[in-house]
Amino acid sequence: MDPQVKDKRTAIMDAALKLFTERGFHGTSTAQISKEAGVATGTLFNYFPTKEDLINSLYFEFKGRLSCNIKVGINEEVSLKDKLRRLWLNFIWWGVNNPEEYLFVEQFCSSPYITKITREEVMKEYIFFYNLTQEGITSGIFKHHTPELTMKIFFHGTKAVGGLILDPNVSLDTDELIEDGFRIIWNGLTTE
Amino acid sequence: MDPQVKDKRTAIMDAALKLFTERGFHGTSTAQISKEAGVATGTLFNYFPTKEDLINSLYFEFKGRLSCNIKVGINEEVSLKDKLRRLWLNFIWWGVNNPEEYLFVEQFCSSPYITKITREEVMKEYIFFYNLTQEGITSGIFKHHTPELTMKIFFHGTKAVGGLILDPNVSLDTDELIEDGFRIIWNGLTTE
DNA sequence: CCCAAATGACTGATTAGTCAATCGTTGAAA
DNA sequence: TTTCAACGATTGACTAATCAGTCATTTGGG
Repeated sequence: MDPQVKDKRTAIMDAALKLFTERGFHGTSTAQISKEAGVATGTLFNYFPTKEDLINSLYFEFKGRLSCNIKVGINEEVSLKDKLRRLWLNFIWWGVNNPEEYLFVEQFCSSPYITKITREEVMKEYIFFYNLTQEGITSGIFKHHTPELTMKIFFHGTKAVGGLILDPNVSLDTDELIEDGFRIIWNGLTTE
Repeated sequence: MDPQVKDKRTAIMDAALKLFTERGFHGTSTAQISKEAGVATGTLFNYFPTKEDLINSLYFEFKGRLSCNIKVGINEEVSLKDKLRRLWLNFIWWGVNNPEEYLFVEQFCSSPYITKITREEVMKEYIFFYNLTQEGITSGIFKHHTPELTMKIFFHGTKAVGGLILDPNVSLDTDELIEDGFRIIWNGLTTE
């Protein structure tokens, strides 16, 4: 009920997310996390046996949320372009509204920790989008590039736009950036 | 002469580069760097007063090399498209041929260390390209987007292609990837 | 012989993780 | 209603290992 008396496990995860994205995994000590969460050092290890377990728990938590959210409403669209626009919007808005969680997932993916868990767990999330891309290629909407290149360009496009929106040194209209960005990538992938 | 008897300062920087990109700044101890470089722990501190100095020295070294290399041959081209293609090629090939240095610069840019040195030092490097982008916009070659968005999309395009080339799980023709990638981005930024 | 370069044992601080002691809630007995 | 035993949740002082950085000593080329 009272947000102050929230679950300690949640408090630890919130504190860890904040500090990890701020200072990195190695740059954040378990003592700092405990202090930020307002619990004793021992409490952290009741919920997460090791620091690495904490990191992995955070990853699966946020990765799960991200996976759900980027698919919202896609099946309601009929054309491939609308489906991909929905994916584009979902992905960017997720990053903009949850910058710490988004940053954490990115940080985790390019860290040694990823090698310790099944990489397939991560990959199978993208199959959904891989199929979408391939649909565009075989149906002739996309130019005849490999799905890998098409996917990479698309996702790096979302990163480019998301990065601009979150950059405090840049103040441009958010909706316009998102729409312009999509048009650029879509045109690039389709027009000859 | 003999590569074994190379300058100790260089040996330390090489070792640090390797370990930093492998395990991150905090994840690498000065003792590990010294051992990898084949010198005593004290020697490292003869050349670099602190660990942070070592990191900053590495950054300025590689950033300088990168800045020089991506501009090679651009002024010899006449059309904007050829200049940008040259930039595209230079940037991707630098990343592919010097993955550790490239990764290090990226890692450094998105770390707290960057705040401790003049950020302008980094920014002024991009003015060159910013002007190139603006030239394309004012001359009507590029669509009327902000230079910021145009730049971001372009550089994220190079990252997308570079990432695919370096990904050991993907084996696609390098030259084709680079050319296809450029065509996608160029078409996206120019066609209506 | 000399002196800058190199060394590695050393220091105080900090790390991840432990564990015996304490806290606070609960349910049943008086 | 009051009391208290019981037990899981929480605590923080503690440890062994590791950290960045020091410095008296050794080394080796001119």
